[in-house]
Amino acid sequence: MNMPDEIQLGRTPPFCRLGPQQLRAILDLATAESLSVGAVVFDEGQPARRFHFLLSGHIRLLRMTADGDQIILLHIPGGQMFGIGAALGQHSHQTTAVAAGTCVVLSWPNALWPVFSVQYDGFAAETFRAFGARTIEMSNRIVEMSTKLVEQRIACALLRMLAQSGRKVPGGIAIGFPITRQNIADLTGTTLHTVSRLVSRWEKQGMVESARCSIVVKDPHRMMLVSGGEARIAPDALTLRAKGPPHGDSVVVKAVCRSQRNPAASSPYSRQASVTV
Amino acid sequence: MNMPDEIQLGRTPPFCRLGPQQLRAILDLATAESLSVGAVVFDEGQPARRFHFLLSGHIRLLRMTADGDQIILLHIPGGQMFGIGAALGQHSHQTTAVAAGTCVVLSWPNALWPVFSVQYDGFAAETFRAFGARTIEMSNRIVEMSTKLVEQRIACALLRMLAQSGRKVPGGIAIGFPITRQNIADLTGTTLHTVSRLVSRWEKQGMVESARCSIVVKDPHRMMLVSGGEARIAPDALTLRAKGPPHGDSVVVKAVCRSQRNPAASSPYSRQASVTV
DNA sequence: CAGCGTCGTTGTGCTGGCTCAACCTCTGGA
DNA sequence: TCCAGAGGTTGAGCCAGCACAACGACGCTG
Repeated sequence: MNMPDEIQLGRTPPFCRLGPQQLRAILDLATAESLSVGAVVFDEGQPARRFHFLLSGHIRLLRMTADGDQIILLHIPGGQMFGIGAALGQHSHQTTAVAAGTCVVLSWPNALWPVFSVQYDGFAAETFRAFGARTIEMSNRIVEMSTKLVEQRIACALLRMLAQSGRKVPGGIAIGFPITRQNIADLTGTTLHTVSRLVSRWEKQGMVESARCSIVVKDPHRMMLVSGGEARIAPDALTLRAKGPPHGDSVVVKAVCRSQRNPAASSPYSRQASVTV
Repeated sequence: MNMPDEIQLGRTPPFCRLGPQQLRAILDLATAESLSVGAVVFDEGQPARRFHFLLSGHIRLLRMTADGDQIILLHIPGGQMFGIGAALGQHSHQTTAVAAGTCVVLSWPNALWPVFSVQYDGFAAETFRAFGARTIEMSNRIVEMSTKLVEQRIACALLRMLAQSGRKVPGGIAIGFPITRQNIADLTGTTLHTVSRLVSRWEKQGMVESARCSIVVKDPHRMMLVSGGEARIAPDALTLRAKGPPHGDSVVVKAVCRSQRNPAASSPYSRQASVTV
């Protein structure tokens, strides 16, 4: 691997106010690691002796249950600190960190945290800012899981990943790292099967394009409507495809719009839409 | 209300390393407020101009959805900072803070945050430590909502409140602030009705004692078993009670032990237990 | 190119817990 | 003492999404 250089490091928020010499000093103290998909940076419960910085790629923070279920808590995009027990008075890591794609990770021993905080302008502030944003993301997750249907939660999860790590490709926006149906299930508290069914339906509707370990959202606006429960397409659409008229026909499906988990709160209404199946 | 004094403040983590003069200086800069149940400290979306400290009582941090559902994110016990957008680079509050009981809240303008951080030993560190603990709590919530049944989640929520704010009373441990069934539903992502049914069942089983806005856990150990899904009492117990033999009889009910949401993962087994209904 | 492991699709049946609905019980105010 | 409103209980029916199951497609490796 190429040794990470000052220029790359200096573009990221926690270090962007520093000069070349300061960056060089920070890099000289760092241990750099290049990771491929699935590599583990640290494990839940392990003593937290170092703090980490993701120079490039994506890291998944996850937790495992006794039953072997794994729950993805967050995706960390390149350019952020992670595994910073040092700053939060935690003696062991609370999550497992896994490379979601190819990654370059720097790390330093905990003892350097207070040193960096004092010496380097903006270092602590920017790190805490990112940390605060993650807290907001987690609270959004809790709200979604409490109030939204699986379909809406999956749409929310996709949109969030697009916003954080979207990559423009011809015809839409792709998620910037490999992600399986199972990953999405682990991220939304549902099952592989339900994710697969929904993504397939969305693909038939032309809203996404999916392949092995990849999803391209072709119509983010419509996805946003789905995520808010503003335009749930009734399952009829699928049924029609399976048992109804041959492909290429234009059929009328009912699109039921209602605020979910509490359909009575806002008066539900329906409208007609013409789609080609 | 009595003016909060240095002694009270000096017992709390963010301030416990400070001397009387420093405490006096901090108090002199503070605005103190005494709040009764339901009073709002700040609202979601409001610009965050001050940071807050809960001297006594309990604060609920919650978020509202467009449908009017409210989701309780956290309970803050006395002696902690809250609403600290200042430290996290947030310009507006992300949650609504409501008094869960009678509270005394101190607050200071944001401009004092960096001053306190620099001048007062342990202030920032202890605040971030508490903040880290809240992040862990939220991640636990996400794991629970992803993997556990409603019954287990409610048990987890009760145990968490006992651990944070439990008060010993004759015959058990009470939650240290008023809490309604609806509150518990808002905390676990379920409905008032389901909570009511479960708490009633637990009361009949002698595990809790409940009254209006109050729950006393008489058997925390059993509650812990329920929370982990280690000892779910089959609903038969209830059915037997309703339709079965008269009270006072001893019947055999089946206690099914299984890891929930994935009953096949660990081989389910059952055992016999004798209970009196 | 056969064998295998990972990833994905799709049909079927079942159920936990939600919605709807009705009623009960406190508590405080007039 | 009566009333109103908040909080709590309980029954009935229904359905979103889970478990189960079987199969298909892709990409490694020897």
